[in-house]
Amino acid sequence: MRLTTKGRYAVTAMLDIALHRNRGPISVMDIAERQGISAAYLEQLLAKLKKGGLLVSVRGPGGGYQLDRALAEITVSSIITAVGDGVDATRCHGTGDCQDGDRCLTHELWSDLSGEIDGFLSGISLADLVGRKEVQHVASRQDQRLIHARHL
Amino acid sequence: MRLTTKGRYAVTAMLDIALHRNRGPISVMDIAERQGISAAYLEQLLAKLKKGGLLVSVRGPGGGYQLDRALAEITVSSIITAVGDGVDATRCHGTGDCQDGDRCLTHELWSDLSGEIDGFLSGISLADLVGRKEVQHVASRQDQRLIHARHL
DNA sequence: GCTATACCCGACCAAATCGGTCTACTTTCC
DNA sequence: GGAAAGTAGACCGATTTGGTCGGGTATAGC
Ligand code: FES
Ligand code: FES
Repeated sequence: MRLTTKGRYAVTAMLDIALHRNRGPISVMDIAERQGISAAYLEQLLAKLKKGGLLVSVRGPGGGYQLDRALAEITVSSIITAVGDGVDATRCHGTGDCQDGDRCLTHELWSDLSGEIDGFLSGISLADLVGRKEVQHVASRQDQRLIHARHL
Repeated sequence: MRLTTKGRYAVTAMLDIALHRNRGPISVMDIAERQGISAAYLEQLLAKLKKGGLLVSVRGPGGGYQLDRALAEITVSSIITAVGDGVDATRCHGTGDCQDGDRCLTHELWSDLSGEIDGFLSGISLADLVGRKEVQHVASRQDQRLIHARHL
């Protein structure tokens, strides 16, 4: 299993959109500035999330991205999967044949681990994250800083 | 967090040594053949495991590697850590400052995840793995195949 | 209908990492 | 002394990562 910045950025962006969902569509630039992510790079990730059915986009001025499901229905696991950072720790990708057709010594171990991780991440939805005090705190700090920066 | 073949190979090798621990020191070649891993590559991993205090080596003919602790004291987590595949899913590596000095939106999430994974892997020792029926089964198959191959 | 805003798309890229090889050396047993 | 092992390190090709660039296209608002 590998969890790279791709997955992290994707979750961060989704959470950002979730937190500002009452402001209408959120533009890539807004997210990029608030979260400190390259806008061009972020676009690619959002495209995948859209393809994965987690987001819808609105084009033209005032446009941006919006969630396509209820907060509680979007799990962290689904976000990471949609963006391509698989949650599979086995080498055989579940088929059980990484040692010329046969199961290797440690297959069971990695398979169990994958289940553990996926179970954990499936149990956390955007609704959960939005509700966390720490998250709300960080979010309001980010909002303030953005307003301040734009004032210059 | 990223779990690559480095960590997988390391655990596999340690388990192989554990399974054959009554035969005296195990040579790199033996492990490589049984597990289908490049011997030259495996050497690097065993060197790290030795540096990490999990193995001791015996030089000269008939030499090889042996475990330096009791089976129950060697956890999967410690093996993976020793070989360099960290189990840290955060971007800030625990310091909580990946957004120019401040904590990012998702720090808590990754931190929790890391804990979850580490907890799981810390709870599994070589003793546990050696005791699993599936593991013993695969091991005896590998032993048979090696004897057969060497007979040619 | 212009134009500014924004998403859309695909090519491209530098750096890092991965998995692995190769060579040369040392220690130890027989 | 020679063979069997571990030790050390440079080196390498392929892939992935994280990211840029440039040109699209849709659309709201004047
Ligand atoms: S990881 Fe599945 S068979 Fe080896
Ligand atoms: S991951 Fe720790 S602050 Fe962002």
